[in-house]
Amino acid sequence: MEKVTIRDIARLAGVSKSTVSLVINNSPRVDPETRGRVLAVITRHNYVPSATASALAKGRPPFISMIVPGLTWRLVAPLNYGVASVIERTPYEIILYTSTNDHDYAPVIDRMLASGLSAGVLVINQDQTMQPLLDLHAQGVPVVLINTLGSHFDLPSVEADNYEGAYGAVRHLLDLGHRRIASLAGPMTYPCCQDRQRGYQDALTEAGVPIDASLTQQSGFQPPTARELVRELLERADRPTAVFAHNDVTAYAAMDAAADRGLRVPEDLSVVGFDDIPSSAHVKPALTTVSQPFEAMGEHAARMLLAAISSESASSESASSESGEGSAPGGHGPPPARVHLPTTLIVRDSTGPAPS
Amino acid sequence: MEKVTIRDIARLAGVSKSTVSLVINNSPRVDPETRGRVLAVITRHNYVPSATASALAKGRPPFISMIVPGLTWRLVAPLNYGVASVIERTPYEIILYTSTNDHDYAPVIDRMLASGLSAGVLVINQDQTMQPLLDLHAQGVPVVLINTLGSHFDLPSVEADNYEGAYGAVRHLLDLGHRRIASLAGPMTYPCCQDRQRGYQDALTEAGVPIDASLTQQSGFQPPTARELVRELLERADRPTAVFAHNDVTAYAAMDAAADRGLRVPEDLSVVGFDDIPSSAHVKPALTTVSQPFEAMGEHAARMLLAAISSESASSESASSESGEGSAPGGHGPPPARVHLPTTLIVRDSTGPAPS
DNA sequence: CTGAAAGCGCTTACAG
DNA sequence: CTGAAAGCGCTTACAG
Repeated sequence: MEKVTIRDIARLAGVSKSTVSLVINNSPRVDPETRGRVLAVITRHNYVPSATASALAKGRPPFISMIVPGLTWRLVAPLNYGVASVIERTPYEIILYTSTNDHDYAPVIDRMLASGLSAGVLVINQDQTMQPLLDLHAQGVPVVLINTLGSHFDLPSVEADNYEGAYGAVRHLLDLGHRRIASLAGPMTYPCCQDRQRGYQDALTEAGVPIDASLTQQSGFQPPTARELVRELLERADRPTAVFAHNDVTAYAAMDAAADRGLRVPEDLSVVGFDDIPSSAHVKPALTTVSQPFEAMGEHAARMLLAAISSESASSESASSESGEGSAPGGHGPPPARVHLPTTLIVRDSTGPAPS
Repeated sequence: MEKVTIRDIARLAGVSKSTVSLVINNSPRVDPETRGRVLAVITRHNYVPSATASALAKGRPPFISMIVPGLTWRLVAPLNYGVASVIERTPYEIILYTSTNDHDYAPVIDRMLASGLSAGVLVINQDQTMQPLLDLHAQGVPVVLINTLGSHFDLPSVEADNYEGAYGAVRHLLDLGHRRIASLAGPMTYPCCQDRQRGYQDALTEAGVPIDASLTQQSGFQPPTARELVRELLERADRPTAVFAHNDVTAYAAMDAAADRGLRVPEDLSVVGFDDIPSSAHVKPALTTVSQPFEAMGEHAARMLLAAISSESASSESASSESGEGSAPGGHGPPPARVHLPTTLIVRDSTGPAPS
């Protein structure tokens, strides 16, 4: 069971190593007959080129790195599914870098850079400092962000359509007859929250419902805070009949607050969340929420990265021959792509007709 | 910003590449003074050896592979945390192989083997066919299983102490005064379920409670089945006052069944689960359950794998010089290690004193 | 269209 | 203790 190398294949096929290499790399300048013969030998012997050797010779690593901060683990399952489904059809493998420090992944990036193994990197970003990523990009390593916070960065990114998601959620509440709808907002420093809030307001405005600013409360995404805020809201004479929470865990808190006040969900209060984390199907009552398209985001991000990698290597090759165009790192090309993927409203048991 | 190589370091330190290499690999036969000088140059220039080059030269890949079948994604967050925390102190990186086919990861293994990138592999196994893994092992690639089902395989594995976990859960119920305790069992073909069932029975027996076989029902881990079974159980005149479910999702079903019958949890019925998946903290009432030590399992598995890798390379080196001892693949050494890690009972709101 | 040769960046006997 | 040389398995100009 000796390891079969390119030399063996060359000998068995009666050609040179060069030719085998050309066949492997799909060079067009190989005689079809020769190619067929080589291919036959390759498959017969189950030959697979050594990834390390070819990486070394090519000077280009066969890996895509995925950086996963601890905080984002809840999302990584479907995300990774999407990423894996596109990467598995390429010669790349996925290296997983887990960042144990949630706020700063500079150490992880150093390690990654040092190993020189990454053709490109996918990062699930939350609230981290971005500088290390920008540095990475500046060094010519393509980066794409899976942007859970919707922040604006000078890097290509994929994110959910937060505005549309929120709009749809509130539209759903309006359709059920609700007019007094509270917004339990996340940190408004996060662009995703700004977008969700705009969706909330626009849905209301379009339905002719005047905006009552006192109905928007800042939970900071903290469940205890959220619970307290909703409790206060429910004490008012003109209490809301529905709440739109900027994420699922604060939606749970809203339901807890209703229980605290002896109110039933959805009979007395409807609640809708955002994210659709796994628990939301199990909570009682099951939560109506906006599902983020994580799997699709993973797929899309992977495809963008692959494209960036090939254009990167193309541009660096042509850099000398052509007049230095293209979006080379450091260059001031077009702004990086930001793709927004549609969300889905998952209607479960926490929303119902407005009480009369 | 040219890539600095071993040649640069050698020149700058005034030594040969060989010497630099020896320093990098911590060879004892380098003059301390020389070593210091080389190290200084290395750090000053931020030099990090190319992983691919050294892999090629050494003939040993710098990666640990982790195979994650889709089904097991729920566990992978804490598991990976554990794995990452030990791997990050080694020169290895983690390659993530996601198996899209839940029942057969042969294709993934083929790919992994083909790339020749894995020094060892960690697999989270569920209900898959094991043959590909045994083949892998036979080819000399160390494998360790993170054994979620407790199956007996001819491979080293790490698993939760299912027996003790179940015993403790039932003990908790007994301490609360319960005597009629049902077991909502998973598939008894799974060793983990057999162990959980034994834990259940032994706790009962030790407490002097006779075993009533009609109180054990087979849910097959299917929530709808579980719900129906518990519903029937609760209809009986001598209905149980508590149920021990072999996993969390069927525990949720048991709570649903109680609601179906107008029974309150925990006042009328106590429920305890097994696993402690994230939802269990959010369910109403929050579920008392046995927490599997996933993070510790990941750490332990990673350490076992590292040990296997080094003894593997050691034994293949000494194979000619020594008399061929050691647990070489295919050899009939001692049976593979199976480590059981302790679980923790998480007491939340779904269990309470037995009704009088 | 194909082959001989040099090279990718390291490691490892082998001399000294 | 250190260096020169060959080699790991591939790729890529360069000839032909």
